[in-house]
Amino acid sequence: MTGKVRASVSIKDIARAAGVSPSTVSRALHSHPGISAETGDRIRLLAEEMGYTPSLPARSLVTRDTATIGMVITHASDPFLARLVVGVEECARSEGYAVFLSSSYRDAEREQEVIRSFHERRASGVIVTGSQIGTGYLELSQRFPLPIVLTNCSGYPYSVSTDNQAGAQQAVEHLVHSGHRRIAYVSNQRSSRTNRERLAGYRAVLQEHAIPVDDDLVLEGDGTLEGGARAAQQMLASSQPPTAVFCFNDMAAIGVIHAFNRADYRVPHCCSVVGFDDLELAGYYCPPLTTVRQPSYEIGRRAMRMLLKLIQGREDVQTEILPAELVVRETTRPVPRSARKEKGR
Amino acid sequence: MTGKVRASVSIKDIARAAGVSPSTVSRALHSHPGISAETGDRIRLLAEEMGYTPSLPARSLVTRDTATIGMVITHASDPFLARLVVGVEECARSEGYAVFLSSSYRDAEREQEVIRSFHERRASGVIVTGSQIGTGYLELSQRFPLPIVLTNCSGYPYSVSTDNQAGAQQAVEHLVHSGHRRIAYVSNQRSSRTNRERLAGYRAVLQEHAIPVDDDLVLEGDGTLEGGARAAQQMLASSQPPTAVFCFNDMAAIGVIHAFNRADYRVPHCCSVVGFDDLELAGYYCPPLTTVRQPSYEIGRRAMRMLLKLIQGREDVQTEILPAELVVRETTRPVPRSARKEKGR
DNA sequence: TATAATTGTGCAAACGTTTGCGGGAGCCGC
DNA sequence: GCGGCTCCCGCAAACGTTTGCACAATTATA
Repeated sequence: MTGKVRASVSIKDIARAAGVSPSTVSRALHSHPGISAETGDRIRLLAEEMGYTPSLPARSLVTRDTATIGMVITHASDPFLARLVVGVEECARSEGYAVFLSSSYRDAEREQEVIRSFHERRASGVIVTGSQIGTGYLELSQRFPLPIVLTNCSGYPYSVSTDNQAGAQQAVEHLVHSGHRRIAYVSNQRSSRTNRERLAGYRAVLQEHAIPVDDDLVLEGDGTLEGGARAAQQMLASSQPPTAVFCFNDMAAIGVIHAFNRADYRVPHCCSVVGFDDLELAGYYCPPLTTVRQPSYEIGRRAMRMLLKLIQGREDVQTEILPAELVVRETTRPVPRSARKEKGR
Repeated sequence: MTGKVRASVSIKDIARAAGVSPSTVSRALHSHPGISAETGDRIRLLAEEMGYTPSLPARSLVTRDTATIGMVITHASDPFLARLVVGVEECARSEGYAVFLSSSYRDAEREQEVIRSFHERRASGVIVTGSQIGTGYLELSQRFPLPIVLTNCSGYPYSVSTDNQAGAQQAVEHLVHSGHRRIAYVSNQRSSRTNRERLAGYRAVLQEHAIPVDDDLVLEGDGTLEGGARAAQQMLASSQPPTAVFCFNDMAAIGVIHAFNRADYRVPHCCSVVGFDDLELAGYYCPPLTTVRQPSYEIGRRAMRMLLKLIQGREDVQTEILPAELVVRETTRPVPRSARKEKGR
């Protein structure tokens, strides 16, 4: 059982105190024309004194607008969200919207529950990151009759993503150009579209360079530190560990580096590692992480702009795909000539 | 200018379709007694078919309860929030509340704005982490007539915190027991109460062991990677760098370790470092970070329970202070006997 | 001075719900 | 056949706003 809110002063209370009608108070507070300056000032002063705060639920009932956008995130401290959320908040703010976050914990049911919760509160629209439902929203659109834009789900018509495949290709190109041929990939959950795209990039580069793709070299991960570490254990247990590994994201990369270090399989001396995202942390890890940078602030900003268009009923929107950029730091390096001979092919 | 929400099906639409009155629909949807099973089923089916989602704003207007709690966080990807938010969400959920997050960016004005935003939406209560206002809420209580509980602000009557001073003492004790005598502290923003408490703990231990506290050894930081790195630069530039440093939190600690490493001032060989928080990342850093663990899940859970009490109008609540726990990993080690001789005292 | 335009304010409906109260229909027992 | 009871359901008020319209008072125009 939930509890009641403390009594708040209403527009009627002010009206009574000022000896005017509620409508006059409403108009005064909005500085409508047609209210004398004197009454207006008196009412506004009174409202201030009485500690009046308008009730948005009541207001939204008649205006049919909550000026609220909901954002579903994976969890509160997902480091990938840092710049992305700033992007959406800044954009939303400048248009008079407030944004509220709620976490899905990468669970499809929770995600739907959160969306429903936003809809019940009549949010103007929602942005979802790390969706487990993805293109499934196309069928759910009458269940959730509110504008939804996704990030990193290029199959959904209202989405903005980074070019995952191209980003992955840059990463793997970098590795093969450094002489690596046994290159592993540690994945995200299989179902993830983003994962499929990055995996495709990985495979494309290998094929292009006539390097056989060895299925034992694609490890199951989940985008977490722990998942990365687990994948690293598997690699270490193999008879012929890779000399380089490309990871779904930076967290996984840190997980594998950590596990490699523990096993004295040094990065980058024994093995190169590259991540994805370019978290702020990446530059502070040891060694500083080579990774591919997502323009996450820009993703957030554009997602919000797209959502605004949808809210306004405009349909001239289309999926946006933003470029990724490889940033080379210190977890990658050329394989030594000697090693290249024995390990090559 | 914000935009209107798409038309939703209302209880009246269902009533019309079912040939009954709105009140009957309402009662049917809530499975009130006094509605025949047949009509009830018919209405519920119809509601499902028509894609009805109740309007919480409208509902809350009459029930005077939004079943919503607001949580203000510093920013979306603050790693300290990981377990804390889970704690409040799980507790809230079990009591039928939804929780929404909004970021303050450690700015007092933004923080007030967020609180006001929650109050306008008639949230039942709010929890704020990393408050810049702190005990200032005591004076703001009539401006924000809704229950507020703070975390890590032990001066505020409705708060749950970790025992910062005791935690800091454990950390510094550990360092002096390892033979260190030149121990630095890298702080958070000065104003922060949490910072003052940890600093007090630091000073207390030094005094207890008759180690003079050198003001040059308390460095200004801000709890970020970058701030930690800056503080490290300062220490390195000094004529006599410390042999150990205690940091306000893990992020700062990682920042100093990173900067130390860059300068080939190895951790822990040349210098021990201990953080605060025990982020998940701490165990994955290299070397794995010695730190003091905050019971952050428990903080979240208790904060939410406290808030629930306040919402119910109970006043039998009081500040809670939870114990911290030192976890020793690999960024600290005894100072070598030789060094102890030349550096000691 | 009568009329028209202007200015300031109030009335009432509406938004989508919930809920106390009253009332009609059916049934029972006498 | 009548009173009483139970079972379903509708009426209407209320929550806190906004807003179209009417209206009274004041001022400008003829």
